[in-house]
Amino acid sequence: MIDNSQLQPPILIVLIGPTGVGKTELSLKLAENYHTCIVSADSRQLYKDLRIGTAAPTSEQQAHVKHYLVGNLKLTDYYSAARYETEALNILEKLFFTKNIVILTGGSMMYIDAICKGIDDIPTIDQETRQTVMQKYEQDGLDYLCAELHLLDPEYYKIVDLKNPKRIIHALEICYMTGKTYTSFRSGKKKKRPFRIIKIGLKRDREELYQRINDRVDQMMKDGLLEEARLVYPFKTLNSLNTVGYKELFKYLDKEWDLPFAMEKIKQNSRIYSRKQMTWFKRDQEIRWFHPKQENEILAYIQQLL
RNA sequence: GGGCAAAUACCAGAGUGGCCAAAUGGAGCAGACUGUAAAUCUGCUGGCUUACGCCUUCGGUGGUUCGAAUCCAUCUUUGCCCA
Repeated sequence: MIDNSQLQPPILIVLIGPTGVGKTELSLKLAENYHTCIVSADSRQLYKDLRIGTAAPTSEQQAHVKHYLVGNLKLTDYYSAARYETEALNILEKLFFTKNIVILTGGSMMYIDAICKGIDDIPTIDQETRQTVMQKYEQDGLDYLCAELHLLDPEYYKIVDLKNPKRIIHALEICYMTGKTYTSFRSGKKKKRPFRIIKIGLKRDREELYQRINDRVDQMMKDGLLEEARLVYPFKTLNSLNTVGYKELFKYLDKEWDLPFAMEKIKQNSRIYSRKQMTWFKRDQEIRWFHPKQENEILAYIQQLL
Protein backbone atom coordinates (compact mmCIF):
# COMPACT_ATOMS: atom_id res chain seq x y z
CA MET A 1 0.00 0.00 0.00
CA ILE A 2 1.80 3.08 -1.22
CA ASP A 3 0.23 6.46 -1.03
CA ASN A 4 1.56 8.20 -4.09
CA SER A 5 0.70 11.65 -2.90
CA GLN A 6 3.29 11.29 -0.17
CA LEU A 7 6.02 10.85 -2.75
CA GLN A 8 5.28 14.07 -4.54
CA PRO A 9 7.23 17.04 -3.30
CA PRO A 10 5.07 19.84 -1.93
CA ILE A 11 4.15 22.73 -4.15
CA LEU A 12 4.82 26.41 -3.86
CA ILE A 13 2.46 28.49 -5.92
CA VAL A 14 4.27 31.73 -6.69
CA LEU A 15 1.88 34.51 -7.55
CA ILE A 16 3.61 37.50 -9.04
CA GLY A 17 2.87 40.60 -11.03
CA PRO A 18 3.26 44.36 -10.95
CA THR A 19 2.04 46.53 -8.12
CA GLY A 20 -1.69 47.08 -8.12
CA VAL A 21 -2.50 44.21 -10.46
CA GLY A 22 -4.55 42.34 -7.88
CA LYS A 23 -2.21 39.82 -6.30
CA THR A 24 -3.54 40.11 -2.77
CA GLU A 25 -7.11 39.46 -3.74
CA LEU A 26 -6.32 36.46 -5.84
CA SER A 27 -3.85 35.05 -3.36
CA LEU A 28 -6.60 35.02 -0.75
CA LYS A 29 -8.89 33.13 -3.06
CA LEU A 30 -6.21 30.60 -3.89
CA ALA A 31 -5.38 30.19 -0.21
CA GLU A 32 -8.99 29.49 0.58
CA ASN A 33 -9.28 27.13 -2.29
CA TYR A 34 -6.31 25.08 -1.21
CA HIS A 35 -6.88 25.56 2.53
CA THR A 36 -3.45 26.96 2.94
CA CYS A 37 -1.60 30.09 3.94
CA ILE A 38 0.35 32.85 2.30
CA VAL A 39 3.97 33.86 2.51
CA SER A 40 4.61 37.40 1.37
CA ALA A 41 7.45 38.34 -0.94
CA ASP A 42 7.21 42.06 -0.51
CA SER A 43 10.18 44.01 0.72
CA ARG A 44 8.08 46.81 2.16
CA GLN A 45 5.07 45.03 3.57
CA LEU A 46 7.61 43.50 5.91
CA TYR A 47 7.54 46.67 7.95
CA LYS A 48 4.97 46.96 10.66
CA ASP A 49 4.53 50.70 10.26
CA LEU A 50 3.95 50.81 6.51
CA ARG A 51 0.52 49.26 6.29
CA ILE A 52 -1.40 51.68 4.16
CA GLY A 53 1.24 52.80 1.72
CA THR A 54 2.34 49.27 0.88
CA ALA A 55 -1.21 48.01 0.49
CA ALA A 56 -0.45 45.27 2.99
CA PRO A 57 -3.15 42.69 3.60
CA THR A 58 -5.58 44.05 6.18
CA SER A 59 -6.05 42.56 9.61
CA GLU A 60 -9.38 41.12 8.44
CA GLN A 61 -7.69 39.47 5.51
CA GLN A 62 -4.97 38.19 7.76
CA ALA A 63 -7.49 36.88 10.23
CA HIS A 64 -9.04 34.99 7.39
CA VAL A 65 -5.87 33.56 5.92
CA LYS A 66 -2.65 33.25 7.81
CA HIS A 67 0.09 35.46 6.36
CA TYR A 68 3.79 35.23 6.95
CA LEU A 69 6.42 37.92 6.64
CA VAL A 70 4.01 40.82 6.76
CA GLY A 71 4.42 43.59 9.31
CA ASN A 72 7.07 41.88 11.36
CA LEU A 73 9.92 44.36 11.06
CA LYS A 74 10.76 47.68 12.60
CA LEU A 75 11.80 50.44 10.25
CA THR A 76 15.24 50.43 11.81
CA ASP A 77 15.83 46.71 11.30
CA TYR A 78 18.49 45.64 8.86
CA TYR A 79 17.16 43.45 6.14
CA SER A 80 18.19 42.04 2.81
CA ALA A 81 17.21 39.60 0.12
CA ALA A 82 19.55 37.05 1.66
CA ARG A 83 17.93 37.34 5.03
CA TYR A 84 14.58 37.02 3.34
CA GLU A 85 15.71 33.88 1.59
CA THR A 86 16.70 32.29 4.89
CA GLU A 87 13.59 33.29 6.76
CA ALA A 88 11.14 32.47 4.05
CA LEU A 89 12.69 29.07 3.45
CA ASN A 90 12.50 28.29 7.14
CA ILE A 91 8.87 29.19 7.19
CA LEU A 92 8.16 27.14 4.10
CA GLU A 93 9.92 24.14 5.51
CA LYS A 94 7.70 24.23 8.57
CA LEU A 95 4.55 24.82 6.59
CA PHE A 96 5.24 21.92 4.30
CA PHE A 97 5.12 19.57 7.27
CA THR A 98 1.39 20.03 7.36
CA LYS A 99 0.52 21.46 3.98
CA ASN A 100 1.06 20.23 0.51
CA ILE A 101 0.55 23.60 -1.11
CA VAL A 102 1.67 27.02 0.03
CA ILE A 103 1.27 30.33 -1.72
CA LEU A 104 4.04 32.85 -2.12
CA THR A 105 2.98 36.24 -3.38
CA GLY A 106 4.51 39.63 -3.76
CA GLY A 107 6.12 42.02 -6.16
CA SER A 108 9.71 42.18 -4.96
CA MET A 109 11.49 40.66 -7.88
CA MET A 110 14.68 39.81 -6.15
CA TYR A 111 12.94 38.26 -3.19
CA ILE A 112 11.02 36.00 -5.50
CA ASP A 113 14.21 34.96 -7.20
CA ALA A 114 15.89 34.44 -3.85
CA ILE A 115 13.27 31.82 -3.05
CA CYS A 116 12.94 30.23 -6.45
CA LYS A 117 16.56 30.26 -7.57
CA GLY A 118 18.46 31.18 -4.46
CA ILE A 119 21.26 33.68 -4.13
CA ASP A 120 24.89 33.06 -3.35
CA ASP A 121 26.20 32.92 0.17
CA ILE A 122 27.94 36.19 0.61
CA PRO A 123 28.78 37.47 4.07
CA THR A 124 26.84 40.36 5.47
CA ILE A 125 28.90 43.50 5.64
CA ASP A 126 29.76 44.83 9.07
CA GLN A 127 29.16 48.42 10.00
CA GLU A 128 32.82 49.31 10.05
CA THR A 129 33.52 48.17 6.51
CA ARG A 130 30.34 49.77 5.33
CA GLN A 131 31.39 53.09 6.74
CA THR A 132 34.92 52.85 5.44
CA VAL A 133 33.79 52.30 1.86
CA MET A 134 31.06 54.89 2.12
CA GLN A 135 33.60 57.40 3.32
CA LYS A 136 35.93 56.65 0.45
CA TYR A 137 33.07 57.07 -1.93
CA GLU A 138 32.15 60.44 -0.54
CA GLN A 139 35.72 61.69 -0.34
CA ASP A 140 37.32 60.23 -3.43
CA GLY A 141 34.38 59.61 -5.70
CA LEU A 142 33.20 56.76 -7.84
CA ASP A 143 36.18 56.75 -10.19
CA TYR A 144 38.49 56.10 -7.29
CA LEU A 145 36.36 53.16 -6.15
CA CYS A 146 36.34 51.77 -9.66
CA ALA A 147 40.13 51.95 -9.81
CA GLU A 148 40.25 50.18 -6.48
CA LEU A 149 37.94 47.48 -7.74
CA HIS A 150 40.04 47.11 -10.85
CA LEU A 151 42.95 46.16 -8.58
CA LEU A 152 41.08 43.98 -6.12
CA ASP A 153 38.68 42.16 -8.42
CA PRO A 154 39.56 42.71 -12.07
CA GLU A 155 37.19 40.00 -13.16
CA TYR A 156 34.16 41.65 -11.66
CA TYR A 157 35.42 45.01 -12.81
CA LYS A 158 35.06 43.80 -16.37
CA ILE A 159 31.39 43.04 -16.06
CA VAL A 160 29.97 45.49 -13.52
CA ASP A 161 28.08 48.59 -14.39
CA LEU A 162 30.85 51.05 -13.55
CA LYS A 163 28.39 53.88 -13.28
CA ASN A 164 26.33 52.25 -10.60
CA PRO A 165 27.73 53.27 -7.19
CA LYS A 166 25.73 50.66 -5.29
CA ARG A 167 27.28 47.80 -7.19
CA ILE A 168 30.82 49.09 -6.96
CA ILE A 169 30.47 49.85 -3.28
CA HIS A 170 29.10 46.46 -2.46
CA ALA A 171 31.78 44.60 -4.39
CA LEU A 172 34.47 46.60 -2.62
CA GLU A 173 32.89 45.99 0.75
CA ILE A 174 33.17 42.29 0.13
CA CYS A 175 36.76 42.56 -1.02
CA TYR A 176 37.79 44.61 2.00
CA MET A 177 35.93 42.57 4.53
CA THR A 178 36.80 39.09 3.36
CA GLY A 179 40.11 39.63 1.66
CA LYS A 180 38.71 37.67 -1.26
CA THR A 181 37.30 38.83 -4.55
CA TYR A 182 33.63 39.45 -4.92
CA THR A 183 33.80 37.18 -7.94
CA SER A 184 34.79 34.25 -5.76
CA PHE A 185 31.42 34.42 -4.05
CA ARG A 186 29.44 34.62 -7.24
CA SER A 187 28.62 31.10 -8.26
CA GLY A 188 25.54 32.03 -10.22
CA LYS A 189 24.25 28.56 -9.49
CA LYS A 190 20.61 27.90 -9.15
CA LYS A 191 19.84 26.26 -5.82
CA LYS A 192 17.71 23.16 -5.56
CA ARG A 193 14.56 23.45 -3.55
CA PRO A 194 12.69 20.66 -1.79
CA PHE A 195 9.42 21.75 -3.35
CA ARG A 196 7.98 22.27 -6.78
CA ILE A 197 7.35 25.78 -8.00
CA ILE A 198 4.43 26.93 -10.09
CA LYS A 199 4.79 30.50 -11.20
CA ILE A 200 1.63 32.39 -12.00
CA GLY A 201 2.04 35.89 -13.38
CA LEU A 202 -0.77 38.41 -13.26
CA LYS A 203 -0.92 41.11 -15.85
CA ARG A 204 -3.36 43.68 -17.11
CA ASP A 205 -3.36 46.05 -20.03
CA ARG A 206 -1.28 49.04 -19.19
CA GLU A 207 -4.18 51.45 -19.28
CA GLU A 208 -6.19 49.27 -16.95
CA LEU A 209 -3.28 48.81 -14.58
CA TYR A 210 -2.51 52.51 -14.47
CA GLN A 211 -6.11 53.30 -13.69
CA ARG A 212 -6.04 50.87 -10.80
CA ILE A 213 -2.79 52.28 -9.51
CA ASN A 214 -4.11 55.83 -9.64
CA ASP A 215 -7.33 54.87 -7.92
CA ARG A 216 -5.50 52.94 -5.29
CA VAL A 217 -3.36 55.92 -4.37
CA ASP A 218 -6.47 58.04 -3.92
CA GLN A 219 -7.92 55.34 -1.73
CA MET A 220 -4.74 55.13 0.34
CA MET A 221 -4.97 58.83 1.01
CA LYS A 222 -8.54 58.41 2.18
CA ASP A 223 -7.38 55.58 4.38
CA GLY A 224 -4.88 57.81 6.12
CA LEU A 225 -1.63 57.47 4.23
CA LEU A 226 -0.64 61.02 5.08
CA GLU A 227 -1.07 60.32 8.77
CA GLU A 228 0.97 57.17 8.43
CA ALA A 229 3.70 59.11 6.66
CA ARG A 230 3.70 61.68 9.46
CA LEU A 231 4.22 58.97 12.03
CA VAL A 232 7.25 57.53 10.29
CA TYR A 233 8.62 60.89 9.21
CA PRO A 234 11.34 60.87 11.90
CA PHE A 235 12.86 57.85 10.16
CA LYS A 236 12.69 59.25 6.68
CA THR A 237 16.37 58.78 5.92
CA LEU A 238 16.24 55.03 6.49
CA ASN A 239 16.26 52.76 3.51
CA SER A 240 13.01 51.23 4.60
CA LEU A 241 11.42 54.57 3.86
CA ASN A 242 13.00 55.06 0.51
CA THR A 243 9.65 53.81 -0.61
CA VAL A 244 7.07 55.01 -3.07
CA GLY A 245 4.18 56.62 -1.25
CA TYR A 246 6.29 57.84 1.61
CA LYS A 247 9.20 59.61 0.03
CA GLU A 248 6.83 61.83 -1.91
CA LEU A 249 4.79 62.71 1.15
CA PHE A 250 7.98 63.58 3.00
CA LYS A 251 8.57 66.19 0.35
CA TYR A 252 5.16 67.56 1.11
CA LEU A 253 5.84 67.53 4.84
CA ASP A 254 9.11 69.30 4.14
CA LYS A 255 7.06 71.87 2.21
CA GLU A 256 8.95 71.24 -1.00
CA TRP A 257 5.84 70.03 -2.83
CA ASP A 258 2.18 70.73 -2.41
CA LEU A 259 -0.12 67.84 -1.66
CA PRO A 260 -1.74 67.37 -5.08
CA PHE A 261 1.67 67.32 -6.69
CA ALA A 262 2.99 64.80 -4.19
CA MET A 263 0.01 62.56 -4.87
CA GLU A 264 0.59 62.85 -8.59
CA LYS A 265 4.18 61.81 -8.00
CA ILE A 266 3.13 58.81 -5.95
CA LYS A 267 0.95 57.66 -8.81
CA GLN A 268 3.64 58.29 -11.35
CA ASN A 269 6.36 56.51 -9.38
CA SER A 270 4.05 53.58 -8.78
CA ARG A 271 3.47 53.33 -12.51
CA ILE A 272 7.19 53.46 -13.16
CA TYR A 273 7.74 50.78 -10.55
CA SER A 274 5.13 48.55 -12.14
CA ARG A 275 6.93 48.79 -15.45
CA LYS A 276 10.23 47.98 -13.84
CA GLN A 277 8.68 44.90 -12.32
CA MET A 278 7.34 43.81 -15.68
CA THR A 279 10.75 44.30 -17.27
CA TRP A 280 12.21 41.96 -14.69
CA PHE A 281 9.45 39.37 -14.91
CA LYS A 282 9.53 39.29 -18.71
CA ARG A 283 12.83 37.46 -18.60
CA ASP A 284 11.42 34.65 -16.55
CA GLN A 285 10.25 32.01 -18.97
CA GLU A 286 8.78 29.89 -16.19
CA ILE A 287 5.98 32.31 -15.54
CA ARG A 288 2.59 31.52 -16.98
CA TRP A 289 0.64 34.72 -17.46
CA PHE A 290 -3.03 35.36 -16.77
CA HIS A 291 -5.41 38.22 -16.32
CA PRO A 292 -6.50 38.32 -12.66
CA LYS A 293 -10.07 37.70 -13.75
CA GLN A 294 -9.16 34.36 -15.27
CA GLU A 295 -9.56 32.59 -11.96
CA ASN A 296 -10.92 29.42 -13.50
CA GLU A 297 -8.14 29.22 -16.03
CA ILE A 298 -5.60 29.73 -13.28
CA LEU A 299 -7.13 27.00 -11.16
CA ALA A 300 -7.27 24.69 -14.13
CA TYR A 301 -3.66 25.42 -14.95
CA ILE A 302 -2.57 24.63 -11.41
CA GLN A 303 -4.77 21.54 -11.29
CA GLN A 304 -3.13 20.14 -14.36
CA LEU A 305 0.28 20.47 -12.74
CA LEU A 306 -0.60 18.97 -9.39
C1' G B 1 -6.99 102.31 -30.28
C1' G B 2 -1.45 102.92 -28.80
C1' G B 3 3.22 100.85 -26.68
C1' C B 4 6.29 96.80 -25.08
C1' A B 5 7.56 91.63 -24.72
C1' A B 6 7.15 86.78 -26.25
C1' A B 7 6.12 82.45 -29.69
C1' U B 8 11.68 76.62 -29.86
C1' A B 9 10.57 69.17 -30.06
C1' C B 10 5.26 65.78 -25.47
C1' C B 11 6.03 69.80 -21.44
C1' A B 12 9.27 73.41 -19.25
C1' G B 13 13.34 75.89 -21.13
C1' A B 14 18.55 77.26 -23.30
C1' G B 15 20.31 78.76 -27.91
C1' U B 16 20.46 85.35 -30.76
C1' G B 17 24.32 84.08 -38.25
C1' G B 18 27.77 78.35 -39.68
C1' C B 19 30.45 74.01 -34.27
C1' C B 20 21.98 72.98 -34.33
C1' A B 21 17.89 67.75 -35.19
C1' A B 22 18.80 72.05 -31.59
C1' A B 23 21.88 72.34 -24.32
C1' U B 24 19.43 71.03 -19.79
C1' G B 25 15.46 69.24 -16.80
C1' G B 26 10.80 66.75 -16.53
C1' A B 27 7.63 63.26 -18.71
C1' G B 28 7.51 58.96 -21.99
C1' C B 29 9.69 54.33 -23.92
C1' A B 30 13.18 50.33 -23.61
C1' G B 31 16.82 47.84 -20.76
C1' A B 32 20.40 46.10 -16.76
C1' C B 33 20.10 43.74 -12.18
C1' U B 34 22.59 38.04 -6.67
C1' G B 35 22.55 41.34 -0.48
C1' U B 36 19.17 48.16 2.28
C1' A B 37 16.08 45.97 -4.76
C1' A B 38 9.51 50.11 -4.00
C1' A B 39 16.98 50.41 -4.17
C1' U B 40 20.62 51.71 -7.85
C1' C B 41 22.09 52.35 -12.77
C1' U B 42 21.98 52.58 -18.45
C1' G B 43 20.17 53.75 -23.43
C1' C B 44 16.58 56.04 -26.68
C1' U B 45 13.07 59.96 -27.30
C1' G B 46 11.50 64.74 -35.39
C1' G B 47 11.21 61.06 -39.88
C1' C B 48 13.72 57.09 -42.87
C1' U B 49 18.11 53.94 -41.87
C1' U B 50 21.85 48.41 -38.75
C1' A B 51 25.12 52.36 -39.65
C1' C B 52 27.64 56.17 -42.70
C1' G B 53 23.99 59.26 -44.15
C1' C B 54 19.72 61.56 -46.09
C1' C B 55 15.14 64.33 -45.40
C1' U B 56 11.57 67.73 -42.70
C1' U B 57 11.65 71.20 -38.23
C1' C B 58 12.37 76.37 -33.94
C1' G B 59 4.15 80.49 -34.76
C1' G B 60 2.75 81.77 -40.64
C1' U B 61 4.54 84.10 -45.10
C1' G B 62 8.13 86.71 -47.68
C1' G B 63 13.03 88.75 -47.68
C1' U B 64 18.62 89.64 -46.54
C1' U B 65 22.83 86.14 -46.73
C1' C B 66 27.38 81.47 -49.54
C1' G B 67 24.66 80.01 -44.95
C1' A B 68 18.93 81.79 -40.63
C1' A B 69 15.92 78.99 -34.71
C1' U B 70 19.08 83.32 -34.70
C1' C B 71 18.89 89.49 -38.94
C1' C B 72 14.72 92.45 -41.67
C1' A B 73 9.43 93.11 -43.17
C1' U B 74 4.69 91.62 -42.49
C1' C B 75 0.73 88.66 -40.55
C1' U B 76 -1.30 85.60 -36.49
C1' U B 77 -1.59 84.40 -31.40
C1' U B 78 -0.44 85.20 -26.22
C1' G B 79 1.10 88.16 -21.98
C1' C B 80 1.96 92.92 -19.83
C1' C B 81 1.43 98.28 -19.85
C1' C B 82 -1.07 103.00 -21.41
C1' A B 83 -5.78 104.68 -23.04
